[in-house]
Amino acid sequence: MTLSLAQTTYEKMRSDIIFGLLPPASRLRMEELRARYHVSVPTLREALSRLASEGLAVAEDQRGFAVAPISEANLRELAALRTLIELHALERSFQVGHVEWKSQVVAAHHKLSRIEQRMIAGDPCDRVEWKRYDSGFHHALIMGCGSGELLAVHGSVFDRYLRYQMVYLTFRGQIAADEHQALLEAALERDVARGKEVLVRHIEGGVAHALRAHAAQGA
Amino acid sequence: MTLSLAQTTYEKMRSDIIFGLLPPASRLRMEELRARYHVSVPTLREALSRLASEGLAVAEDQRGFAVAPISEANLRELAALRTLIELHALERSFQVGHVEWKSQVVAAHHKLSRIEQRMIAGDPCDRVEWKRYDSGFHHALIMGCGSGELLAVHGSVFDRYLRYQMVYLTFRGQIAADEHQALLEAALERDVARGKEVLVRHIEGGVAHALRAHAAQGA
DNA sequence: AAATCGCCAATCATCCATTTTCTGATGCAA
DNA sequence: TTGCATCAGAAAATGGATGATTGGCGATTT
Repeated sequence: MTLSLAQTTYEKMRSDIIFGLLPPASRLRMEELRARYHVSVPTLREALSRLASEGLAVAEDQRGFAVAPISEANLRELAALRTLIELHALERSFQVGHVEWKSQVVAAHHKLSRIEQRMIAGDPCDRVEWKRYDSGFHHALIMGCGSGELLAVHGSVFDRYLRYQMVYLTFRGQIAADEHQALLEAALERDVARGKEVLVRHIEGGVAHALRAHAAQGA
Repeated sequence: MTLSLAQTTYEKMRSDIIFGLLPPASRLRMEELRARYHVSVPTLREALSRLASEGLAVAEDQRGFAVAPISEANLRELAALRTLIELHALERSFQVGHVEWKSQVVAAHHKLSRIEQRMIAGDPCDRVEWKRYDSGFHHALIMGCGSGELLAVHGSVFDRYLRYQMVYLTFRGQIAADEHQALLEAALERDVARGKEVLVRHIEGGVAHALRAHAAQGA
């Protein structure tokens, strides 16, 4: 399994945008990117056009590419969309998820929980690692929904939402950990109403947290 | 405003896939595409990778690209996703859409209605034209929702759903026209419940129609 | 202040090297 | 003779380099 250079470059750039290494709205000059990722211009264009179609970059006509800008309005739109999609997928998943689905949820929560405890204790863990486990847990919760298309759309929206959490460096510590715990319990009991309620609170809390950080940085 | 060659090639290929000119699951060989679209290989790769990230093509590792295959399961997934997103957007749009939104809905319906009448009468109109007006009307209905992200996701799902309608050559004639008329009236009265009810029936009818055509062709 | 000139960067093509995959022919065995 | 496995050649995809063209942006001039 040899994965293509364009593919790996795309994944690296995507990660760099989500984690803020390539700051929002910054211009993406071909020469700089060539030096940074050690690939040719056509390969760069291939990766960039994929990012643009995903909404993580924008193509400015005849002027190259830039990282997608961020705004409060866009964060609210993404959060609303994530809520819509994730609630629906969660309901389906709780209803039809098989036994092995539950064990995957338990496993994903265990990994997430361990790194959360370390972060709450003040250990400056790898944020990329934490993101992977947070994503992994939310993904596991809805994985039983039975629709690949639903999961794909969710993934795209989720990662763009996640970028706001990362650029604002928001980690809500114990509160988020408690909500994750509550989601785990709701999943094990297949309690759709409770799961939905906690998830809505979880997302709303994340948005409020990010907006406070935004206001603080803006001031 | 000179739009880039990669952009126009992408749009043309996207259209060719949706309308079945590039049949589902067919291999996309670079040399053939070069001859067909008169562009270079890197430009092709750029367009293809965008289509792949959108789900209209698939990248087979080290083996080039192919048009995304079709399946009954995928059609059902797309229809369910379209229903989820479009119902939500329709509700928001009916609730918060401004006055100019209504006039756009009326205008879009008028154009759609005229071509539908011609097709019912037996006039073999341009299918591309008809698709544009059908898309335009459904898009106009939800345009007032106020979320660009929601509209973008809807567009992606809608067009992939539309491909099934096009490859199966399904035109439901008077029934679809009546449902479009009912949607128009619901919009003008901002009747969310009625609009949702008609939209669900509209999508379910389209899926059933496509599946019947699928079964007939399979036999 | 507005228009123009020149520089820089993006777009896109052609050519080429490398690597992987597909195809078909050959040889061995049943 | 037929079926299957293996291997060699062909074909196709990947990715880099170079160069021509074009559009955008800033500085200078009127």
